[in-house]
Amino acid sequence: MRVTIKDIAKEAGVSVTTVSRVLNDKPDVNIETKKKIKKIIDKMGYNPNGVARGLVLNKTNTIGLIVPDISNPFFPEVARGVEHTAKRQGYSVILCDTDNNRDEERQAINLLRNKRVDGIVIFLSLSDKELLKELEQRILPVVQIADNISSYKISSVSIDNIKSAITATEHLIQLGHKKIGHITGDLKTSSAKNRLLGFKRAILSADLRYNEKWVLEGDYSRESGFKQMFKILSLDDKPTSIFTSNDLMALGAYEAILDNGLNIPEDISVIGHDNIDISKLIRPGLTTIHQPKYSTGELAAQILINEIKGKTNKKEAKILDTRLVIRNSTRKLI
Amino acid sequence: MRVTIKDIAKEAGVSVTTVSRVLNDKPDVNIETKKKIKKIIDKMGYNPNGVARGLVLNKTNTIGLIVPDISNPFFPEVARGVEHTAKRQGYSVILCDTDNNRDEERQAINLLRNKRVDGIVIFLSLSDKELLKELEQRILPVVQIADNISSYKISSVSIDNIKSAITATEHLIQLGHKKIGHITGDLKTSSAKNRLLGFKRAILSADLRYNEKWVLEGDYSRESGFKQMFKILSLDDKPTSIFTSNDLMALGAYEAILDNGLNIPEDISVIGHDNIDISKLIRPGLTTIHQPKYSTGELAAQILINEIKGKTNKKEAKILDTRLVIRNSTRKLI
DNA sequence: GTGAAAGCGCTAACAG
DNA sequence: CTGTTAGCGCTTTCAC
Repeated sequence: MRVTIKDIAKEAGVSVTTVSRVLNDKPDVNIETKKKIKKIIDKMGYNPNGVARGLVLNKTNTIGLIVPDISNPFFPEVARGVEHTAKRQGYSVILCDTDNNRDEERQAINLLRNKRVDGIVIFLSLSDKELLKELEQRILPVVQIADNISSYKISSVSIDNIKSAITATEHLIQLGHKKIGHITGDLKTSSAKNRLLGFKRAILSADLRYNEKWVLEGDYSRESGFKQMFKILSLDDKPTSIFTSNDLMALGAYEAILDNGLNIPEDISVIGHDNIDISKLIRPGLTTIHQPKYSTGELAAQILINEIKGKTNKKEAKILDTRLVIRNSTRKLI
Repeated sequence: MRVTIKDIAKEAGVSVTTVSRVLNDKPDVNIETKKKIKKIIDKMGYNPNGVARGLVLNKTNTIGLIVPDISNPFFPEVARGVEHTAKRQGYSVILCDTDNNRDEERQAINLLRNKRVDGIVIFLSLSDKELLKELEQRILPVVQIADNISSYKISSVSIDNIKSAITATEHLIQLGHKKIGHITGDLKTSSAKNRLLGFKRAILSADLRYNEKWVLEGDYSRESGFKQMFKILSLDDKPTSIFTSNDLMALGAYEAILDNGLNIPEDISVIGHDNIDISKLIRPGLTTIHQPKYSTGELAAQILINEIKGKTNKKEAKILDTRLVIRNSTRKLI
């Protein structure tokens, strides 16, 4: 049998109340008894039962983190930010990987409710309006990491995808490119939609031609980047540069370009989005938009914990800054 | 106030026992009352309190996962394997990132004990014999993911690093290389030690010269790979091929080689270890040793859960197979 | 300063 | 088939 607070109390010849007091650093306990109890706790290797404590306190000091796929290079950094921040404030995190599956998301939420987590940080694979509605009604604090603000009743941390796409596209324009292509992400996601929107805007406001043949839909996978780039390169009238909606697709585009005997950036400039680790490791280094991942997790956790602690009632909708990272995959058109 | 089993019981006009019975699919409850209770549960949106259940059952259906750094490309896959397997068997996983810090490892274990997890999957950053000893003595089931078997009292899943290093080195030898270098990992880790051992063995049993100038210690970071490769390239008598103890250092070596105006694999063949995602994405694709990551996590979780469920008493020490993945960074010496 | 007692929400004998 | 009752290990009034 594991040693409980009762055993400590008996051994020390005091009541459990007193032991509980020293456990929680409460006042009103004689310094001597305190010392004695502490010694006994050490001696007996007592480890308080967090479950029992959770039951009476009605809080578990645990938060849930729901991500679509922890092995997608975007999420480990986010998770790390969440975990570090949580730990620093005394919270543990239960990780739920939903495999990009809507049902799994629902199950994860249910499970987490079951476990009585104090709050949830969630990244929805697709925006599931219904789920969001349900989440709004729960008493449970929730922070959404999202590509856009999908609800005013739930706090969120996100980036401005329209703006970042404009930045990326304008970089190409400033380099003198007039024929610019774009491979979008999965257009069911709002990030892809917004990046496309930003791309369009930048093209149009620079009075450039928006050529639909140069704009193809991918799905954020490397393979789709390869496939769509290949298509674009088969055109008689090719663009001189391409903006892919994420870095993974840029890698696919690299392949296609190289396979066509073309060079980066000599023949074609490529710019990605996200700045995943690989981007700086490949050759040529990929010019891209840096998206803060660690700080996203950090901030999401912080907002969540603030809500848990009741420090705030109002919902926050933080938009984190992105920035252009210029490497060697883009260059002046000559 | 949240709805409890009592509320359901009252509403249904039965005792909490009966409700508990239908909750847990126990027999001995009239089909009609069962239906009725289920309906009420739905209607009232009742969600059983896992904490209370955990207290009485003395099990939380939660396991802990301790990793040195979730953002290190090796671990997300492992974590995914653990999470998937755990979920499938009704367990949640609490993620602890120890930041490669020994103290944090101890704290994590303590925290997890506090939370009364049913077991722990742990990857120790360095082999901490003392900690392992302590772990052995606990009642808590533990599975270690390790580069070698560090304890016969704790189950483990690992790979045979000596063998995999031999495979890597022999690949180079078979390609006709006689001058082979090696950049080791942090030699405080047993994986690095064993890979070095394997390297030596392969070199020696092929009657090749083991040149100490070609064998430098790195620390598994890309930077160290760069630095040490640079040193090796400054030698008058350079090797024609290099085995780096992990892929990240191979990437650093790539840099150094390119910076020296040399080509891969024309001037120098490079082989890594681990087969992280990046390896197939860079150019030239990196020849490497594939280390099963997802299945490592999967297996570790499975062994742990078996121990938790008391299906087995004896400790398992599984060694997973590695395999050579040939890409374009190695070629026949001509 | 300290302790007795109630109760957090649930399960599991045991009795009927 | 169903209910009564006694905890699981802890915190927290309230009294002394």
